[in-house]
Amino acid sequence: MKKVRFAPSPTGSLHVGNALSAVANRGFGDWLLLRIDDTDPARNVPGGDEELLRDLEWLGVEWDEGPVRQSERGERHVEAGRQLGERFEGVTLLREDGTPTYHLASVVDDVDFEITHIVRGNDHRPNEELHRRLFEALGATPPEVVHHGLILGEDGKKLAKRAEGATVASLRDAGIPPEAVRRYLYELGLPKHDVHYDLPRIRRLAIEAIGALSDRELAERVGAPLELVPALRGARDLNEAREYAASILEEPERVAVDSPETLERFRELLERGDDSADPKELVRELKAVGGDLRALRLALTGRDRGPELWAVVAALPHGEALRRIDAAL
RNA sequence: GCCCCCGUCGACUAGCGGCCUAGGUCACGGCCCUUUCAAGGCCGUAGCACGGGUUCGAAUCCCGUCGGGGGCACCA
Repeated sequence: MKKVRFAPSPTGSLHVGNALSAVANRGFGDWLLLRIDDTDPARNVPGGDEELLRDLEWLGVEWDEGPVRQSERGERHVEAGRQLGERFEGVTLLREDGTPTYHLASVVDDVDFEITHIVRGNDHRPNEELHRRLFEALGATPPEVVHHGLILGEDGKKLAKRAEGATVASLRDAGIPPEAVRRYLYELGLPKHDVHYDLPRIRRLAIEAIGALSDRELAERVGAPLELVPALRGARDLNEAREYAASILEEPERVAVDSPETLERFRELLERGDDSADPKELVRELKAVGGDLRALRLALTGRDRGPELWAVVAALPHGEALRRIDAAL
């Protein structure tokens, strides 16, 4: 059985690079320990671990044990550190104040939790040798180590946390469905070399993820009634879908409309309620008589852009549509 | 400076000696659809870092060069 661990520092919302590690570990291991590496108080941000957990849950990454906080295992680390000698090969294992450093805490925990495989970013590669010797000094068999490439920004440097879409939270806030993020990270797999962050790719996957949602799921995520779904299709992310929903649900602001004939014609067709009640057919008829469809959209939604007009008409109850027409006239 | 990784279209990759005048996806460009922004459909531009080997044959194997990244902390 492959026992792996994902061990982020609680520095707030998960960086996509860390998320890559999380997904990679989940995909690689049979058993996953979630460990919070909080040995450096200076790095920890308040509430950082809760944010972390929330991000992992949102991504759908599940763990089998934990979260284990390293700060709670300090005594065990110190004990192991004494055993190894505080100047182990010239590397500091215990700080002057007696607290353990990352190297010590990480290896001791990996030993105690019987981790068999370590999957982590390239930035840890230089630690591999030291850690291997620490494992051996502790009388344990060093785990197999797999390093994966880092996610780079446009500048070719490690993606800054401030960069657009660099944190899981920012993607969630941008209305990207979790499936899209997970899929992107899954596609990257265990990159051998560093890779450029591809936000357009995530946006693409978001479109596909939304397309794959059933009507009911889409309505639920957007928080809109089921009848609105036809008008929601074509949105590129959940935020856009919410905006589409709002354009139909919200009372339009009072707008000046130039083409009363088109609105009146629309009202007639709607009231007649025969074949032309089919929204597509209705729009086609208005188009055939050279109607001002732009004015109609404006009257119905208060906006000059949005879902295709027939979808707006379909999503709007007739009574409400008539009311908005009257208000605009 | 030293150590470690890596190098196929703009991006992510397929390729693991002949099936490659290099395939896919995204991005980009064009057309269609849409009296809107999108979504969708069709078409297109574009790449094996360079130089030596090995071989009948190299994107694929070897060496060198160049390029990129990471590290050289009482940070993780």
